Amino acid sequence: MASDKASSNLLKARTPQRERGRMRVAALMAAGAELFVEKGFAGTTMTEIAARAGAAIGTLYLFFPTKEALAQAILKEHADHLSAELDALAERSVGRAPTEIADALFSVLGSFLADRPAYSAVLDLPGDDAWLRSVRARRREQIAALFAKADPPLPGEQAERLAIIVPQLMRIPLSLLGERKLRDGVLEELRLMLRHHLS
Amino acid sequence: MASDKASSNLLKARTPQRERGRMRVAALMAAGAELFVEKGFAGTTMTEIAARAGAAIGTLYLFFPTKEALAQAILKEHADHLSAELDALAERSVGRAPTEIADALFSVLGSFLADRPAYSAVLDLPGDDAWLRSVRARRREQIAALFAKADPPLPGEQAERLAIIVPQLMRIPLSLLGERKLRDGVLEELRLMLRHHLS
DNA sequence: GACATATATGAGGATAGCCTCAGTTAGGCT
DNA sequence: AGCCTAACTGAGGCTATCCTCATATATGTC
Repeated sequence: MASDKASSNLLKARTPQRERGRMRVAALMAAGAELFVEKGFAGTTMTEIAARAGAAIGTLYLFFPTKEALAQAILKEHADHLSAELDALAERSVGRAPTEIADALFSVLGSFLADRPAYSAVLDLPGDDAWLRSVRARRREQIAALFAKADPPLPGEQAERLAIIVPQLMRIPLSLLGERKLRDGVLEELRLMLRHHLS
Repeated sequence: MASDKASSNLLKARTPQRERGRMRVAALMAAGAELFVEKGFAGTTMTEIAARAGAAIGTLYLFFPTKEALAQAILKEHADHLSAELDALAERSVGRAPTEIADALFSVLGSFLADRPAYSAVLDLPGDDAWLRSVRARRREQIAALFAKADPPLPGEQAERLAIIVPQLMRIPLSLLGERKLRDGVLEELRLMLRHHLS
């Protein structure tokens, strides 16, 4: 084992070593996330991302070899965060009733999707990357497990269906950015729909 | 009124006059719709659209002055079609119960969205064109009116909320292209959810 | 046939965007 | 101070895409 530091250096991408680097990477990812939400992946230019982060274009490419790599890094961070929250929720909710779990899930997903709109923006990219599929699959499994371990447990097939449905439900109010009151009303209507359905 | 034919000729776009022209325009719009669904608006090139329609690039630009104009034409055709179907549904359903109306709406929207995936693909474009907003608003009003005229009528505010929710619900199963059985299950689950909610 | 108009073509101009690279600056370690 | 490496820079190469235009063919009318 001559070199013990090498590994994930495929010629160009660099992983931040010092504090300043880590801040820069964070700023670049934040700028990218904002712009992907505002103008879509294809509608956003790397130059614009660098500018919003207050960096030169070369710096952006120092840490992310590709526009796609940047999107992937953003999605990975958010997806890992959601996965952790779902794990925590799973612990909290063993043996709870399905309606209670549904409410808790509403709360977790609701604030997650509202705080991190880039998650949806990147997850919705056209094309079916293996990467995207695996992120979606993980989310599905975690949510399905939640319902399948409720008390009384939901049938496995229904749990799977709900694992697909609920995250999509939560995205509906997010499209109503300008109309706060209507957005809250829609969210409440959706919550009631699910409760009625699970009773 | 000297000229009774002029009007919408703004220097470049041409409206098909003969039968061959109409066929070409139809083929071009169909090709564009397919590709916008497969690869997104930004991911599709005008050259590719022309090629799939079996036309030269110049021919595409003969009828559509711009890529955006093509997308708008596609959306307009589909939106008009949906609007007509919703009008017909409105006539059929005066005085019906909300649950019945919901089922009928499921059926109309379900087959419309499945047959014309480009409608959603174009309607979801980022940016908020006045044009897109007006299409969305018209759909919302038509569906809200449906529920508001039910027997017993739903409160206006709830009708508006459902007008936003239901079309989004119907899009959920469409993302499950590969898994036919799951897709049907999800659709049925959604139908039941709405019925339970309206009972 | 002669004329007019709709339809068709595809090389190329103009522009924009991704990414490279040769070199510079900053920060820490001995 | 001297050195090493991370961090940084932005002009420009290369390619891809939108759209134009000068020209050619088909279709109809008299």
